[in-house]
Amino acid sequence: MARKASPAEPFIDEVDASSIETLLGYNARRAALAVIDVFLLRMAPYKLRPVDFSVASLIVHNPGITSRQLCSTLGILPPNLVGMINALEKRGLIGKRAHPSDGRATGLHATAQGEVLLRQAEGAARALEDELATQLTAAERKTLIRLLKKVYQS
Amino acid sequence: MARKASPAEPFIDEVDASSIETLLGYNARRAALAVIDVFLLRMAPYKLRPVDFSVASLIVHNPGITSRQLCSTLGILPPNLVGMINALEKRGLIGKRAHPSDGRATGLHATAQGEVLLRQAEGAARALEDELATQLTAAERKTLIRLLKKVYQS
DNA sequence: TATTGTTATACTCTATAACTATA
DNA sequence: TATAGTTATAGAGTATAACAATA
Repeated sequence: MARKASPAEPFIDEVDASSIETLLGYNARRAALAVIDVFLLRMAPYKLRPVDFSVASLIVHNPGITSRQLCSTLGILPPNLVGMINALEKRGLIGKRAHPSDGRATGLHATAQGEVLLRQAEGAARALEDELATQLTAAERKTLIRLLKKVYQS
Repeated sequence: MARKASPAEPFIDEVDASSIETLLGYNARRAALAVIDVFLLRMAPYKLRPVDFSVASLIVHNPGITSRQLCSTLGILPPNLVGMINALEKRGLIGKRAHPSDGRATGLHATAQGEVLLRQAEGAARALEDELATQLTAAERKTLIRLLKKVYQS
């Protein structure tokens, strides 16, 4: 049963979280973690973490993209990308080619196998987005993404 | 100058990130990181990380709250909270008292000093939220938080 | 038998410094 | 002199197992 807290008996039945639930950062982080939790489950069959999915997807849709471009697009630091790229290459999902005009850079390309896997993974990602429609209408989801973009694209 | 990519010369001028920018998880994570980056700066004078602010704020507004209640409210694991609580206690911001009805638990309370600091920190947090109004109208911010809540409260 | 709080520890993620090869 | 990619490494964040005290 619910009981009011009193100074004489400081005992919290129901936590009042209103002081942090009004903060945008708190809510954005909780929502991101909730969605990413489900994303992790759906991508497990393809052995892709969210960041692997992002990297591989950008390579598929931008053949010849460089590591530097991946880093600046995704907000990843170069040293932390090296291992991911090498792992994707070792799995036969992507390949490296000499950059046509910059000898320092490497162009990244998806293999046929990589394109097949990514097509499946992107299908699973779209299905996940549709699943969220049980909590969010299509219009609400669109609005949410638009507002989130306004926050971090400044 | 912009140049179209071609199979003969695979060279990406502008990265097409549409395949990931349509995903809710990606946008929520980027937005959360952007807001938290500013939050970190604004809270630096009070030596409070976002999680410290959340913990301290919950203690101020819920005198007598237990560690277990903090963990379940914030989604923190008990072993990872111990250090934060001890650090806040060592700084003289909070204190531990025996729980009135459960000998296993400890009631957490803000000290007078802790209440003063939190009042200042919460003021800075509100100011930060107002700052976001340059990118988001008050109505948009309200909508955004409402939709984010729908995503993670399920 | 279950729960609160704790310690120790491992694993992942993120960040910094320094190096090479090329521009 | 600056940039792309890399290595090594440090630090922060998050996770699991196991324990003592109490319910």
